[in-house]
Formats: sequence, structure tokens, C-alpha cells
Amino acid sequence: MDGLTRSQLAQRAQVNLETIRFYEEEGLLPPAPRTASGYRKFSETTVERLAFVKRAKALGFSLEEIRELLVFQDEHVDACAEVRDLLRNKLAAVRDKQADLEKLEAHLNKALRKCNQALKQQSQHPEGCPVLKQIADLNPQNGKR
Amino acid sequence: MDGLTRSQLAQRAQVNLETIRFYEEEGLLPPAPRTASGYRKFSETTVERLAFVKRAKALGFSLEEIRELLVFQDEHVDACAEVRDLLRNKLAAVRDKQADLEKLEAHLNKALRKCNQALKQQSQHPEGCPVLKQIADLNPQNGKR
DNA sequence: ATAAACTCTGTAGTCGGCTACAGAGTCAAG
DNA sequence: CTTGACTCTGTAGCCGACTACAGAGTTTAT
Repeated sequence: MDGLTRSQLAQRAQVNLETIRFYEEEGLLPPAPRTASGYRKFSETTVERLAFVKRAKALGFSLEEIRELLVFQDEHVDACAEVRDLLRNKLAAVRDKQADLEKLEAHLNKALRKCNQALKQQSQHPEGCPVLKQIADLNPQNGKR
Repeated sequence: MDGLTRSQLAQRAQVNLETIRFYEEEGLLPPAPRTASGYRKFSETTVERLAFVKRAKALGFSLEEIRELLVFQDEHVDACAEVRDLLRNKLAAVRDKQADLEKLEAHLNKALRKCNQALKQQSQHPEGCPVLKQIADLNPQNGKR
């Protein structure tokens, strides 16, 4: 038989067997051609395609976005401008997240310093953890978006 | 009636009505006392408690972790050491995420530069978006953990 | 007294991205 | 020619953190 079976493809592309069917349903893989008895047969290019998906995932793209990228790729339209927009949006999202995390880090550090301080002087003020109080009093102006 | 109804509490604490019941089930709020006919009545301190939950969420804690924090708070055990550990873990997680995002940002920037370059010299090489190729060829050694 | 507005419960649905399972059909080896 | 390994389909479950809904009972306003 020419072409890969589903499990062979899974093996080759290092993805779960069921993921392949899932991706087909989701439109990330084209509907695979079938044998007479209904078995899917995949071409080598599908391995590439799955690799592309994995790498786009690693770049932080959602399956939805990856589907778009794949359409651009398939139609090899001159989609540079569209791709650039996607990249820009993703980059902006990443930077937003970074800013959130930095604020978070600052808050956690502040809390942690209080914690350590309290543990040192435990003898003088043995009443409860001040960090819990700090969380209770935090200015609710942070992160989460 | 003394105490707040569920919707009053939701209003005061700025959370969804159903979230309150959910949090009660999840052990983030203590089982509320009831009226004769079975209506919950909440005290003012519940407003505080919900505020605490919201802020802890903003600090990146999961409900699971917040439940732990609340137990510490409730038992006002000297839980500083435990709280400190939670903070440290959270801080480590935040830093991991930051590192991931930085790698991601670098990759996206690289891709974006290619994109812009390609758009400038569109006339010379009008064949397809190089970024898509780049994603296809990316070293799969990144992010995602 | 009645209608609107609220609250109760249990349960199901949402999001994203899979992962698993049951039951039926198919293919390859001995 | 049977056994075991594979594949097919549809469907359900998982994670976390909610959110929504139906149907029954309760409170409030007129």
C-alpha cells in the first residue's frame, strides 16, 4: 500500500494517534484519501504538515490561527501581509503577557520578602502570617486580563 | 433579614451569582448559614473573602492553591513557612513562563523581520511568504512546556 | 391574591486541545 | 482459517473555572 497508515503517521510525526483524526476534523489536515475499505492513507507531506503545526504551536499560535496560516500556505497566495499581521498580533499578546508576569513577579517578590522578614522575627510578633494579610489588602489593580 | 442574599453578595463582591455557589461547593467559601426556608445568608466577611480570592487569582494562584491559603488564614496557624513555599513555587512558575515568552518573542521578531524584508523586495521575489517557510523549517526546540 | 422577582437544586454546557473507549469491520501471519 | 493487531465511527471524558438553564419553591410589591 502506498502511503502511511494513521499509526505510522502518528509515529513519524510524533503525535498521538487520535490527534490525527482530531486535526482532520478541525481542518488542520485535509480529508485523507481512503483505501477501498475506508482506511486513511497519508502522504509524506502530511508528516511535514504536522511538523508545521507543532512548530506553530510552539510559537504560541492557537489551532484556529494555525488553520489560517495553513490556508495561506496552501493557497500560496502572496499572504505576507496577512501573516505579518498575525505575527504582530501574536507578538503584542506575548508582550502583554510579559508585562502581566512582571507585575506578578514584583507582587510575589514583595510578599515573599515580607514572609522571610516575618520568619526571622518570629519571636517578637508570633501572630499569623503577614502575607495573608497582604493579599487581603492588595490593591486589586493587577494582571489577569 | 440580617446578612446578604446571594445576589447582594454577588453585587457587592463583583462576582457572578453562580460563582458563589460554585465556590461554596469547592470549599472556597464556608457553607453559608440558611434561613428557615433554605435561603443562604452571607455575612459581610464573605465579601472580604471573595476579595481575597480575586486578588489571589490575580497573583496567579489556582483555586486549589487559594483553598490552601484560605485554610492557613482560617486556622491562623503560624503558616508563614507554608505560605512562603507556595509563593516560591509560584514565583518559579512565573519565571519559567517569562523565559518561555522571551524565547517566543525572539522567534516572532525574527519571523516578523523576514516578513517585512520580503514585503519591501516584493518585486524581486514575488514567490510566497518566507515566514511560512521559516515556520516549516524552525528548529523544534522551543517553548511550550 | 396574584404576579414579578428572587432563590433553591441538580445538571449540562462552555472554552481549547486533546485523549479514551466501545463495538464493528479489516488486514497480515501462521 | 483463525487469531491478533490494526482501523473505522461516534461519542464521552478530561482539565480548570466557571456559566447557564429548567423546574420548583419563596418572598416582595401591588
